[in-house]
Amino acid sequence: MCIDICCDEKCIHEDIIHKVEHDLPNDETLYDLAELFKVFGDSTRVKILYALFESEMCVCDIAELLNLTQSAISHQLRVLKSAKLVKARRAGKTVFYSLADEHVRLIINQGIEHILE
Amino acid sequence: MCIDICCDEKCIHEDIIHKVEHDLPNDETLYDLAELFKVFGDSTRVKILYALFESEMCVCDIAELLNLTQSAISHQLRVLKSAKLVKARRAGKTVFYSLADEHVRLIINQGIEHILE
DNA sequence: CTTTCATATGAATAAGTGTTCATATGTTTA
DNA sequence: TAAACATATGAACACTTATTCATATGAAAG
Repeated sequence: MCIDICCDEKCIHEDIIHKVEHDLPNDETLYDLAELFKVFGDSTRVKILYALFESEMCVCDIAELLNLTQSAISHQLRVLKSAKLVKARRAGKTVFYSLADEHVRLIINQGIEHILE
Repeated sequence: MCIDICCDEKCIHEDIIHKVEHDLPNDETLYDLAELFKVFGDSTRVKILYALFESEMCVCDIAELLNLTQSAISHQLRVLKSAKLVKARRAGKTVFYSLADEHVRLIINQGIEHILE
């Protein structure tokens, strides 16, 4: 019942191979998924998201809070915005950023749960 | 009621600053969290995890399935194992890898949901 | 014990990324 | 209009990372 797809020994069933090939999302989706997680994969960006959990904030507030330059925060907010994790609202000279949706919180909480195991 | 922590204008309330500072996990946790998401932030690793959704697999099966070299897969499995996302089981010459727990599936599914919005 | 096979690993390279600095854009106020 | 301020952006740099190639390790079979 087993097939040999690579090694001498019979490793996994042919129907599993077909099932995986069928269920595997297309390359574009997988690429986008990795790109999304890449955005979460930087502690500065994670800190920014955590800060926005409480309230919307302007760029300089975040910079002050995290002890980083305004430029660094602005660059990272751009990345977060491109990934649709945060959204921006202009009020005069000031730009307020906030979480784009609740997925952000869910994903981060899942991550936290995994770490704390 | 507002304080000025950076700009001319009064941006956010002082109690929010205190709340954020209180709720923000410590630097080590935030670093670990970012490191975890970094692991998900590579399409090869995401593909490997997807394959393991169906069934445990040996290294050469995964390599064949994803059209990548055995070495590349082995290096990436090492990363996944360090992050405790997969576990290994030896059977003779063959090493079978499988998902370490269900968090993996949950995190990836949350990511997919965000993308498909 | 030697060969064979599956996997792991180290070094090298090419590509990607986060921060800083300098500066530009855009908005408000004098 | 000019000055002041918040934010955005481009270039440069140091640092990280994914893959490949060559080779080592570990296990089974002859």
